[in-house]
Amino acid sequence: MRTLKYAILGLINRESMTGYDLMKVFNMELVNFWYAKHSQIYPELKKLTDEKLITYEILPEDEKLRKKIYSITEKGRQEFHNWILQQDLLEPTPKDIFRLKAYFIESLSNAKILNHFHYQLTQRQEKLEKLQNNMQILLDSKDISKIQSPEYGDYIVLKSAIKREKSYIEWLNECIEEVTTNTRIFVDERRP
Amino acid sequence: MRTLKYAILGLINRESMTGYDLMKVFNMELVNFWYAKHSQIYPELKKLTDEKLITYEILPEDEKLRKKIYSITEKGRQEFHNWILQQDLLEPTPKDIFRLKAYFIESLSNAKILNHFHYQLTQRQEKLEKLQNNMQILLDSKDISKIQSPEYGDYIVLKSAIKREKSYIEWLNECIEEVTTNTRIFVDERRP
DNA sequence: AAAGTCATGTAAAGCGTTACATGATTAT
DNA sequence: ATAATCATGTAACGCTTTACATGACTTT
Repeated sequence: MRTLKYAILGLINRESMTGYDLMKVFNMELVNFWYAKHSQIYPELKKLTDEKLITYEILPEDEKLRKKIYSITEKGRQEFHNWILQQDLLEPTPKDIFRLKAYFIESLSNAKILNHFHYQLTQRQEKLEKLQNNMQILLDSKDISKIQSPEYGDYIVLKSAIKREKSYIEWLNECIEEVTTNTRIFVDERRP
Repeated sequence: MRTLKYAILGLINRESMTGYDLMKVFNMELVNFWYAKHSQIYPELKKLTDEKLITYEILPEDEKLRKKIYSITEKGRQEFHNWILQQDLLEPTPKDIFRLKAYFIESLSNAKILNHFHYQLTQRQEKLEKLQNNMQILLDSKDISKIQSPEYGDYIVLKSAIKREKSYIEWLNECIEEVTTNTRIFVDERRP
């Protein structure tokens, strides 16, 4: 599939940048739907250069801090465009260890279950707050009214990440409520 | 992380089964949060047998159809239990090619954007219907009222998969509406 | 008879993470 | 001076997919 290839082409198409810049974008803005470590980015940049999809110039010249600024080529732009135009079938659903553990919930006591769900809930709520904070910053600093602008892309994917967390939190709360109720009934039943 | 290891241990802990059975569970019930191809399952079963976490007996004996029925060992049960008790930090968010393409939305015309979103929406709606159908079957055929039962695990993860699809669909609909509105305004603006 | 499912495996390649490795620049 | 950040790369390992491979049983 080579998705990393197209992710890099797309970012360099937006704006010429270094491998280090790419790394920051992957691990900040894009982290909610795509990411890569620098150890994957640098070899991919080399590969894309070999394939003549991108080129680079070293700046500042002669000096010691060798910084490679990558730009997209016409060939690269075309391949990126073909990729984004192509309509894909649904991907397999993402793997989720917490859900896997939830599937095996019968192996735990109600107290342990509640522990697990509360721990996950706290983490998810913290994440949601961060995302909502990012959204506030985006709305305050950028104009997202034009659909044909990079800012609109930033906006809609951030919106989807927020929805995703809210949905997860809703599920966790419902599970906690059900298990709590069951626990209470169970306790009541033991009373004569 | 060896999550496949624990997924297999968990399933064999529920009930002794063959590699083929595991494959079917992974690609049917568990497919919404964990899965594996048979080419990954068989080597893992071999590894788990070497580690003495599972054992197998061949049935029917002497006959040609060699069928290995795997059972969990006490050691396997312990390792599984340790795994499920352990509280994990949030995993990195799952990768999503459609969201990645959405991030690069500026590269497409409004008509193409709507095309993409509608195509995705149709697929997600079909998937949601399948999940809701599965839920109906589950509720009709099993008693999910006992938390300490495998059926309850089936139920809560199916519920989360349904929520996930609904949330995705909601997002797609909002995007479609925004882009449609924008398109209309754009068209209106071009009228004198 | 043919097609589909049951049943089990291996090999090669691709993707991704962790660890190893180096050195310059900037902020405290 | 020291720590943090900028900047670039490689090596080893682990996980996952695709393709190769075989054969029995069951349904049409």
